[in-house]
Amino acid sequence: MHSTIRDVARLAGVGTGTVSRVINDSPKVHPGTRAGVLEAMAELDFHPSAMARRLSTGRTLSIGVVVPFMTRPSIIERLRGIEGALSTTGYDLVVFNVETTERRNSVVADLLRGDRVDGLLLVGLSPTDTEVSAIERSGLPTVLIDAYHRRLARVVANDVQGGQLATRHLLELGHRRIAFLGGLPRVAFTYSASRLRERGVRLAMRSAGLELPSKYTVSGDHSRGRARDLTSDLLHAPEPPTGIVCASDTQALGALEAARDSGVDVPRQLSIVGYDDLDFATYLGLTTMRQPLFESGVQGAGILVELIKSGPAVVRREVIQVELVRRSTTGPAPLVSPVGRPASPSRGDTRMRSGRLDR
Amino acid sequence: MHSTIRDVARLAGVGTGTVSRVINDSPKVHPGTRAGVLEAMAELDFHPSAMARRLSTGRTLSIGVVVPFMTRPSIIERLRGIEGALSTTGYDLVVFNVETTERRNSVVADLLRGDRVDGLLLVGLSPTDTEVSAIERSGLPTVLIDAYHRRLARVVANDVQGGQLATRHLLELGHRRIAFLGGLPRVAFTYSASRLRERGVRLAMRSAGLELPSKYTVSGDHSRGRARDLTSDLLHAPEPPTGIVCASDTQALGALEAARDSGVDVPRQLSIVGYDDLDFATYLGLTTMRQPLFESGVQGAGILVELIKSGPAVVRREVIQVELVRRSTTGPAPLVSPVGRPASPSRGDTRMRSGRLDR
DNA sequence: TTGTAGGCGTTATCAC
DNA sequence: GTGATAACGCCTACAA
Repeated sequence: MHSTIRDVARLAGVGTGTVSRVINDSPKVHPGTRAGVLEAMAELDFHPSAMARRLSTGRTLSIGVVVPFMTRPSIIERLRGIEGALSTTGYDLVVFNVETTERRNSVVADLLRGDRVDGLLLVGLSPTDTEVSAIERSGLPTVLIDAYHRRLARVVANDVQGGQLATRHLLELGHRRIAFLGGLPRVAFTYSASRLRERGVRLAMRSAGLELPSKYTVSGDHSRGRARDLTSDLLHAPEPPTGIVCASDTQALGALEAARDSGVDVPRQLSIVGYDDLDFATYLGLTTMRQPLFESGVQGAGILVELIKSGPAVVRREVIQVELVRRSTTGPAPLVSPVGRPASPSRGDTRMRSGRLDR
Repeated sequence: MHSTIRDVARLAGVGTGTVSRVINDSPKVHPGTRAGVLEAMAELDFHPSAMARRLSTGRTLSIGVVVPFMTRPSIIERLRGIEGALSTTGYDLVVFNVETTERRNSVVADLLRGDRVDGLLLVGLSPTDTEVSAIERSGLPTVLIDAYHRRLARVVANDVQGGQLATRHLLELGHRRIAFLGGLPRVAFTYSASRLRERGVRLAMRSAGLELPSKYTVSGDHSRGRARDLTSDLLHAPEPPTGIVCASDTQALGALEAARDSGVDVPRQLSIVGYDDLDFATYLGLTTMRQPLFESGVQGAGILVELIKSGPAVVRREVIQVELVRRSTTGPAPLVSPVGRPASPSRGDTRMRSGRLDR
């Protein structure tokens, strides 16, 4: 059915070794014989068996990428970058979507066995020390994307800076009561970006001589619904914030909903900054932080291929810079509290009662 | 380093054949020896080599999925479904993102060689007759998801029904002048859903004793900008439609923009129905058609695994039903023409409450 | 430069 | 039931 290297050898009147050399274009083969072999290969429509090659070389020619929650568009964008970078290298991209802890563990353990993939890309998953030890022990080249561990090669965005830039933007608009709507607190093997962004917010506040009080620091999962509820709570508490920095666009979406539901005008009464600059951010006019997601995938894949090729080297660390995208959900700080009843006609009440600014 | 089946055999004092039988839990092996072998395997932390097994069995234990434009959220959702279904089967999921014609061709041709994957999943890619012939010749089990060819197993959404439901909804609201804003006309290996949806619209109109005139049938690429322009043209022509069925939510977004720019109130002067029920549809209050994207991936993968296991059978065809999600971009038909003058001077107003879009 | 033979780790086909 | 042994298709010394 399928022609093998032996068929080619016979037809070309050479040994199998020579055919193999031609396939892997070894320098040491006579141009004449090479031509003959190539002709025979064409004649037989020969294509080397990937499996056989994999077994005999010990290389799988594929790399595994483990992602949590393929629902998250930012992850997808990175995946695209990875795919793009890999497509030119001959490596197959094997995708594992892990949405539970058990599956994450079993998948990684399985992959570390080393027989299925030549390298590992962990996206948005920060491994624990123990897990990193297992990775190191296995010797499987591994690169973290959008995740952190000091002993592993990685490409991360400058999340602290992101938090800072977002906050500084609000500060420049005159906001003083700024809240941070973050993702879930750190768990093993999970997203840590939110924490860093929060730190950025805190730093920016501090260098403006302000604080980020704990009552303005709320967090929940990355869902829109949860974000809406949290924002709602914020807005209905005494002294509600006038600006919110969100850890993701999805959460910003929830925040926007909450504002709308509470009759709070954006951006006149409340400014909202998202994070990620997802597709829908443009539609919504969402001010947000953009990071080159696609690019991070490309770089991660590049580093991994390099690592596979040249063996362990110094731990490479690539930092991706982020930028603020100004749109229309942020504006000058209001003089009054953003808490509102649905479009009350008694508009004369725009005084300072709860509207006084901090300091 | 890695222990092999032979090491296990030696330690357990049996032959390699027996070990192999234990691995594949063949019925014909004495409970006693089996226990011994298992113990030896545990002792040596033995794990069978996937590569060797693949070479020997001729099965790659992985399936390839080819998707165009991994950017499109609907594709991603399907991919998730595929991954989920496959994760329980032991098949690896190898992803190929094709964004150009050449790459698409080379990837598919490569995969058809049959040595890299046991089955093929084509998402959103309708192959031509010639390509289907190549697929059949290769004997590689193949399933289409969200794509069509009569000779291949497939899972498709009921697009005709979708167009009908959307249109019937508008008809029930009293609309008579209904337009269809479709995607690009059919090209090889490309999305054909738009055409079917259009047919649904036409059918619904007809059974209401109406027509879908060609001046109400416009199409462009799936971009928002193009949709905006097309809608704008529609609205400024004589006898503009009072309802528009769009082939995608993205296009509905463009339509909404056009309406706003022309000072046409939605839904009072113009009703708009989207398609897909993407994430942002909820936020915008977009009435739209929803189809179980995730489920389509699950089913497609299921059919493929079945196909691989039991060999070619009757061409299976799974039709996924769609449903209308009523929100606030559709309402009773107006009594007057929806043409208006360009929006009022309050151009700086950037509130989100009315679902305004950014430009 | 080229051919030959052994090996990669399993599975499958035999006899026993 | 079980143990040799030959594939599976390629790569890679080693020898020529």
